[in-house]
Amino acid sequence: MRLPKLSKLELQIMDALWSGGPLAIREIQETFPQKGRPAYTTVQTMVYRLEVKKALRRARKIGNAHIFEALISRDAAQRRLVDDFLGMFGGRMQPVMAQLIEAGNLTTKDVADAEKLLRDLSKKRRDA
Amino acid sequence: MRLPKLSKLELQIMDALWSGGPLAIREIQETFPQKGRPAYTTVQTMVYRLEVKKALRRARKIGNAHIFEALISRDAAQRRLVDDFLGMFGGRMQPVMAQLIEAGNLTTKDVADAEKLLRDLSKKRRDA
DNA sequence: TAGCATCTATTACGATTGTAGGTGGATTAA
DNA sequence: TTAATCCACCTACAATCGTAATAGATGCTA
Repeated sequence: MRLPKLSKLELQIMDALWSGGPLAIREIQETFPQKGRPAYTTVQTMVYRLEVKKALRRARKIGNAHIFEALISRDAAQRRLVDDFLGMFGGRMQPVMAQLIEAGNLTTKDVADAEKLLRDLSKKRRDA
Repeated sequence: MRLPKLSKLELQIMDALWSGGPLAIREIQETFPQKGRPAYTTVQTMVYRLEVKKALRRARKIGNAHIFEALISRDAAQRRLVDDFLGMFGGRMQPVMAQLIEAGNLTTKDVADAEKLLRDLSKKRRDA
Protein backbone atom coordinates (compact mmCIF):
# COMPACT_ATOMS: atom_id res chain seq x y z
CA MET A 1 0.00 0.00 0.00
CA ARG A 2 2.61 2.55 -0.97
CA LEU A 3 -0.08 5.02 -1.97
CA PRO A 4 -3.27 4.25 -0.10
CA LYS A 5 -6.54 5.29 -1.63
CA LEU A 6 -8.03 8.23 0.23
CA SER A 7 -11.69 9.11 0.38
CA LYS A 8 -12.97 12.64 0.19
CA LEU A 9 -13.18 13.10 3.94
CA GLU A 10 -9.76 11.61 4.38
CA LEU A 11 -8.44 14.00 1.77
CA GLN A 12 -9.94 16.93 3.60
CA ILE A 13 -8.21 15.85 6.77
CA MET A 14 -4.90 15.45 4.99
CA ASP A 15 -5.48 18.83 3.46
CA ALA A 16 -5.64 20.39 6.88
CA LEU A 17 -2.23 18.92 7.63
CA TRP A 18 -0.77 19.80 4.27
CA SER A 19 -1.92 23.37 4.61
CA GLY A 20 -1.58 23.93 8.31
CA GLY A 21 1.33 21.78 9.38
CA PRO A 22 1.13 19.31 12.28
CA LEU A 23 -2.19 19.63 14.05
CA ALA A 24 -4.22 18.17 16.88
CA ILE A 25 -7.51 16.48 16.15
CA ARG A 26 -9.47 19.42 17.51
CA GLU A 27 -7.63 21.74 15.17
CA ILE A 28 -8.27 19.51 12.20
CA GLN A 29 -11.93 19.37 13.06
CA GLU A 30 -12.10 23.13 13.23
CA THR A 31 -10.79 23.51 9.70
CA PHE A 32 -14.19 22.25 8.54
CA PRO A 33 -16.84 24.89 7.92
CA GLN A 34 -19.21 25.14 10.89
CA LYS A 35 -22.06 24.18 8.62
CA GLY A 36 -21.90 20.40 8.35
CA ARG A 37 -18.76 20.02 10.44
CA PRO A 38 -18.25 16.37 11.43
CA ALA A 39 -18.22 15.47 15.11
CA TYR A 40 -14.92 15.47 16.93
CA THR A 41 -14.94 11.69 17.22
CA THR A 42 -15.70 11.32 13.55
CA VAL A 43 -12.56 13.21 12.70
CA GLN A 44 -10.74 11.23 15.32
CA THR A 45 -11.80 7.93 13.77
CA MET A 46 -10.68 9.01 10.35
CA VAL A 47 -7.37 10.21 11.70
CA TYR A 48 -6.81 6.86 13.37
CA ARG A 49 -7.59 5.11 10.10
CA LEU A 50 -5.24 7.36 8.23
CA GLU A 51 -2.63 6.44 10.80
CA VAL A 52 -3.18 2.75 10.09
CA LYS A 53 -2.80 3.48 6.40
CA LYS A 54 0.43 5.28 7.19
CA ALA A 55 -0.83 8.47 5.63
CA LEU A 56 0.03 10.36 8.80
CA ARG A 57 1.59 9.78 12.22
CA ARG A 58 1.72 11.13 15.72
CA ALA A 59 4.55 13.63 15.72
CA ARG A 60 4.53 14.69 19.36
CA LYS A 61 2.28 15.44 22.28
CA ILE A 62 1.08 18.68 23.80
CA GLY A 63 -0.51 18.11 27.14
CA ASN A 64 -2.38 14.89 26.60
CA ALA A 65 -3.24 15.73 23.03
CA HIS A 66 -1.45 14.13 20.10
CA ILE A 67 -0.18 16.25 17.27
CA PHE A 68 -0.40 14.59 13.85
CA GLU A 69 1.66 15.21 10.77
CA ALA A 70 1.27 14.04 7.18
CA LEU A 71 3.43 11.19 5.98
CA ILE A 72 2.42 11.25 2.35
CA SER A 73 2.68 14.33 0.21
CA ARG A 74 -0.21 16.17 -1.33
CA ASP A 75 1.35 15.53 -4.68
CA ALA A 76 1.53 11.79 -4.22
CA ALA A 77 -2.06 11.64 -3.01
CA GLN A 78 -3.27 13.71 -5.91
CA ARG A 79 -1.38 11.56 -8.36
CA ARG A 80 -3.17 8.54 -7.00
CA LEU A 81 -6.46 10.39 -7.25
CA VAL A 82 -5.87 11.29 -10.85
CA ASP A 83 -4.89 7.74 -11.73
CA ASP A 84 -8.08 6.36 -10.23
CA PHE A 85 -10.09 9.00 -11.98
CA LEU A 86 -8.58 8.24 -15.34
CA GLY A 87 -9.21 4.58 -14.67
CA MET A 88 -12.89 5.41 -14.47
CA PHE A 89 -12.66 6.76 -17.98
CA GLY A 90 -10.84 3.71 -19.19
CA GLY A 91 -7.59 5.63 -19.06
CA ARG A 92 -8.48 7.70 -22.11
CA MET A 93 -7.71 11.34 -21.65
CA GLN A 94 -9.74 12.65 -24.53
CA PRO A 95 -13.25 12.11 -23.14
CA VAL A 96 -12.10 13.54 -19.85
CA MET A 97 -11.02 16.78 -21.44
CA ALA A 98 -14.14 16.93 -23.55
CA GLN A 99 -16.23 16.46 -20.45
CA LEU A 100 -14.37 19.14 -18.52
CA ILE A 101 -14.73 21.60 -21.32
CA GLU A 102 -18.34 20.93 -22.14
CA ALA A 103 -19.32 21.15 -18.52
CA GLY A 104 -17.63 24.51 -18.44
CA ASN A 105 -15.14 23.47 -15.80
CA LEU A 106 -12.27 24.37 -18.04
CA THR A 107 -11.80 27.95 -19.13
CA THR A 108 -9.62 29.51 -21.77
CA LYS A 109 -7.31 30.67 -19.04
CA ASP A 110 -6.97 27.18 -17.63
CA VAL A 111 -5.97 25.91 -21.03
CA ALA A 112 -3.53 28.74 -21.55
CA ASP A 113 -1.97 28.03 -18.17
CA ALA A 114 -1.77 24.38 -19.07
CA GLU A 115 -0.03 25.25 -22.26
CA LYS A 116 2.53 27.36 -20.50
CA LEU A 117 3.12 24.70 -17.90
CA LEU A 118 3.62 22.13 -20.61
CA ARG A 119 6.13 24.35 -22.38
CA ASP A 120 8.05 25.05 -19.19
CA LEU A 121 8.03 21.40 -18.31
CA SER A 122 9.29 20.20 -21.65
CA LYS A 123 12.00 22.83 -21.51
CA LYS A 124 13.05 21.72 -18.06
CA ARG A 125 13.17 18.13 -19.25
CA ARG A 126 15.18 19.10 -22.28
CA ASP A 127 17.65 20.95 -20.09
CA ALA A 128 17.96 18.14 -17.61
CA MET B 1 -30.96 10.56 -6.71
CA ARG B 2 -31.24 12.00 -10.15
CA LEU B 3 -27.65 11.15 -10.93
CA PRO B 4 -26.55 8.22 -8.79
CA LYS B 5 -22.89 7.83 -8.02
CA LEU B 6 -21.45 4.92 -9.95
CA SER B 7 -18.41 2.89 -8.96
CA LYS B 8 -15.79 1.76 -11.41
CA LEU B 9 -17.33 -1.65 -11.93
CA GLU B 10 -20.76 -0.13 -12.32
CA LEU B 11 -19.35 2.24 -14.89
CA GLN B 12 -17.87 -0.64 -16.82
CA ILE B 13 -21.22 -2.33 -16.91
CA MET B 14 -22.95 0.83 -18.06
CA ASP B 15 -20.23 1.18 -20.64
CA ALA B 16 -21.16 -2.16 -22.11
CA LEU B 17 -24.72 -0.92 -22.53
CA TRP B 18 -23.70 2.48 -23.83
CA SER B 19 -21.46 0.90 -26.39
CA GLY B 20 -23.35 -2.22 -27.25
CA GLY B 21 -26.97 -1.33 -26.83
CA PRO B 22 -29.41 -3.41 -24.75
CA LEU B 23 -27.72 -6.55 -23.52
CA ALA B 24 -28.31 -9.64 -21.42
CA ILE B 25 -26.25 -10.19 -18.31
CA ARG B 26 -24.22 -12.89 -20.00
CA GLU B 27 -23.34 -10.49 -22.78
CA ILE B 28 -22.33 -7.79 -20.36
CA GLN B 29 -20.14 -10.23 -18.53
CA GLU B 30 -18.44 -11.21 -21.74
CA THR B 31 -17.42 -7.65 -22.49
CA PHE B 32 -14.88 -8.00 -19.68
CA PRO B 33 -11.44 -9.25 -20.67
CA GLN B 34 -11.12 -12.98 -19.91
CA LYS B 35 -8.27 -12.19 -17.58
CA GLY B 36 -9.93 -11.10 -14.35
CA ARG B 37 -13.46 -11.32 -15.64
CA PRO B 38 -15.97 -11.19 -12.76
CA ALA B 39 -18.27 -14.14 -12.22
CA TYR B 40 -21.63 -14.16 -13.92
CA THR B 41 -23.43 -13.66 -10.62
CA THR B 42 -21.16 -10.79 -9.71
CA VAL B 43 -22.20 -8.95 -12.82
CA GLN B 44 -25.76 -9.95 -12.10
CA THR B 45 -25.63 -8.44 -8.63
CA MET B 46 -24.24 -5.19 -9.93
CA VAL B 47 -26.84 -5.04 -12.66
CA TYR B 48 -29.58 -5.53 -10.10
CA ARG B 49 -28.14 -2.75 -8.01
CA LEU B 50 -27.92 -0.47 -11.01
CA GLU B 51 -31.54 -1.28 -11.60
CA VAL B 52 -32.43 -0.18 -8.08
CA LYS B 53 -30.51 3.02 -8.68
CA LYS B 54 -32.50 3.48 -11.87
CA ALA B 55 -29.36 3.59 -13.96
CA LEU B 56 -30.76 0.87 -16.21
CA ARG B 57 -33.91 -1.18 -16.64
CA ARG B 58 -35.21 -4.42 -18.07
CA ALA B 59 -36.19 -3.60 -21.62
CA ARG B 60 -37.56 -6.93 -22.71
CA LYS B 61 -37.08 -10.66 -22.45
CA ILE B 62 -35.54 -13.18 -24.81
CA GLY B 63 -36.33 -16.71 -23.73
CA ASN B 64 -36.11 -16.43 -19.99
CA ALA B 65 -33.27 -13.94 -20.12
CA HIS B 66 -33.79 -10.27 -19.43
CA ILE B 67 -32.31 -7.66 -21.72
CA PHE B 68 -31.16 -4.52 -19.97
CA GLU B 69 -30.82 -1.03 -21.33
CA ALA B 70 -29.23 2.11 -19.94
CA LEU B 71 -31.48 4.74 -18.42
CA ILE B 72 -28.87 7.37 -17.79
CA SER B 73 -26.60 8.69 -20.49
CA ARG B 74 -22.87 8.29 -20.59
CA ASP B 75 -22.61 12.04 -20.61
CA ALA B 76 -24.65 12.48 -17.46
CA ALA B 77 -22.69 9.80 -15.66
CA GLN B 78 -19.40 11.31 -16.69
CA ARG B 79 -20.54 14.73 -15.60
CA ARG B 80 -21.25 13.35 -12.18
CA LEU B 81 -17.87 11.66 -12.16
CA VAL B 82 -16.09 14.87 -13.02
CA ASP B 83 -17.98 16.79 -10.38
CA ASP B 84 -17.02 14.33 -7.68
CA PHE B 85 -13.47 14.37 -8.88
CA LEU B 86 -13.27 18.13 -8.77
CA GLY B 87 -14.83 18.01 -5.33
CA MET B 88 -11.85 15.97 -4.23
CA PHE B 89 -9.64 18.84 -5.30
CA GLY B 90 -11.77 21.34 -3.49
CA GLY B 91 -13.34 22.34 -6.79
CA ARG B 92 -10.24 24.12 -7.93
CA MET B 93 -9.34 23.32 -11.50
CA GLN B 94 -5.81 24.61 -11.45
CA PRO B 95 -4.20 21.91 -9.28
CA VAL B 96 -6.03 19.31 -11.32
CA MET B 97 -4.53 20.49 -14.54
CA ALA B 98 -1.12 20.84 -12.97
CA GLN B 99 -1.37 17.33 -11.70
CA LEU B 100 -2.45 15.96 -15.04
CA ILE B 101 0.37 17.68 -16.81
CA GLU B 102 3.11 16.85 -14.36
CA ALA B 103 2.09 13.23 -14.29
CA GLY B 104 2.41 13.25 -18.05
CA ASN B 105 -1.23 12.37 -18.57
CA LEU B 106 -1.80 15.45 -20.63
CA THR B 107 0.08 15.92 -23.86
CA THR B 108 0.58 18.90 -26.11
CA LYS B 109 -1.95 17.41 -28.48
CA ASP B 110 -4.54 17.04 -25.73
CA VAL B 111 -4.16 20.68 -24.89
CA ALA B 112 -4.34 21.72 -28.52
CA ASP B 113 -7.50 19.68 -28.94
CA ALA B 114 -8.91 21.27 -25.84
CA GLU B 115 -8.17 24.66 -27.22
CA LYS B 116 -9.92 23.93 -30.46
CA LEU B 117 -12.90 22.47 -28.66
CA LEU B 118 -13.12 25.55 -26.49
CA ARG B 119 -13.00 27.81 -29.51
CA ASP B 120 -15.66 25.84 -31.34
CA LEU B 121 -17.81 25.78 -28.27
CA SER B 122 -17.62 29.49 -27.61
CA LYS B 123 -18.38 30.13 -31.27
CA LYS B 124 -21.42 27.89 -31.09
CA ARG B 125 -22.59 29.67 -27.98
CA ARG B 126 -22.06 33.02 -29.58
CA ASP B 127 -24.05 31.94 -32.62
CA ALA B 128 -26.84 30.51 -30.59
C1' DT C 1 -39.72 -36.46 -22.34
C1' DA C 2 -35.55 -36.62 -19.89
C1' DG C 3 -31.54 -34.27 -18.95
C1' DC C 4 -28.45 -30.66 -19.45
C1' DA C 5 -27.53 -25.91 -19.78
C1' DT C 6 -28.88 -21.37 -18.64
C1' DC C 7 -31.11 -17.81 -16.10
C1' DT C 8 -33.36 -15.76 -12.18
C1' DA C 9 -33.69 -14.72 -7.56
C1' DT C 10 -32.06 -14.82 -2.97
C1' DT C 11 -28.66 -14.78 0.47
C1' DA C 12 -24.11 -14.06 2.47
C1' DC C 13 -19.88 -12.03 3.74
C1' DG C 14 -15.73 -9.11 4.23
C1' DA C 15 -13.84 -4.45 3.44
C1' DT C 16 -14.40 0.40 3.44
C1' DT C 17 -16.51 4.72 4.72
C1' DG C 18 -19.05 8.02 7.36
C1' DT C 19 -21.12 8.60 11.55
C1' DA C 20 -20.83 8.97 16.42
C1' DG C 21 -21.69 7.37 21.44
C1' DG C 22 -19.67 5.97 25.84
C1' DT C 23 -16.13 5.50 29.39
C1' DG C 24 -12.38 6.82 31.76
C1' DG C 25 -8.17 9.38 32.36
C1' DA C 26 -5.73 14.05 32.11
C1' DT C 27 -5.83 19.19 32.37
C1' DT C 28 -7.19 23.30 33.94
C1' DA C 29 -9.75 26.89 35.97
C1' DA C 30 -11.95 28.48 40.23
C1' DT D 1 -8.76 20.54 45.67
C1' DT D 2 -12.54 19.79 43.14
C1' DA D 3 -15.45 20.39 39.41
C1' DA D 4 -15.78 21.33 34.58
C1' DT D 5 -13.44 20.30 30.23
C1' DC D 6 -10.97 18.01 27.04
C1' DC D 7 -8.94 14.10 25.02
C1' DA D 8 -7.92 9.18 24.06
C1' DC D 9 -9.58 4.88 23.13
C1' DC D 10 -12.94 1.43 22.14
C1' DT D 11 -17.11 -0.03 20.20
C1' DA D 12 -20.96 0.09 17.15
C1' DC D 13 -23.68 0.50 13.15
C1' DA D 14 -25.65 1.44 8.55
C1' DA D 15 -24.59 1.96 3.67
C1' DT D 16 -22.03 0.71 -0.29
C1' DC D 17 -19.20 -2.34 -3.08
C1' DG D 18 -17.09 -6.37 -4.82
C1' DT D 19 -17.40 -11.05 -4.62
C1' DA D 20 -19.91 -15.13 -5.28
C1' DA D 21 -22.63 -19.53 -3.88
C1' DT D 22 -26.95 -21.76 -3.86
C1' DA D 23 -31.48 -23.02 -5.14
C1' DG D 24 -35.14 -23.10 -8.03
C1' DA D 25 -37.35 -22.11 -12.72
C1' DT D 26 -37.11 -22.31 -17.68
C1' DG D 27 -35.73 -23.60 -22.14
C1' DC D 28 -33.28 -26.32 -25.53
C1' DT D 29 -31.69 -30.87 -27.33
C1' DA D 30 -31.31 -35.61 -28.11
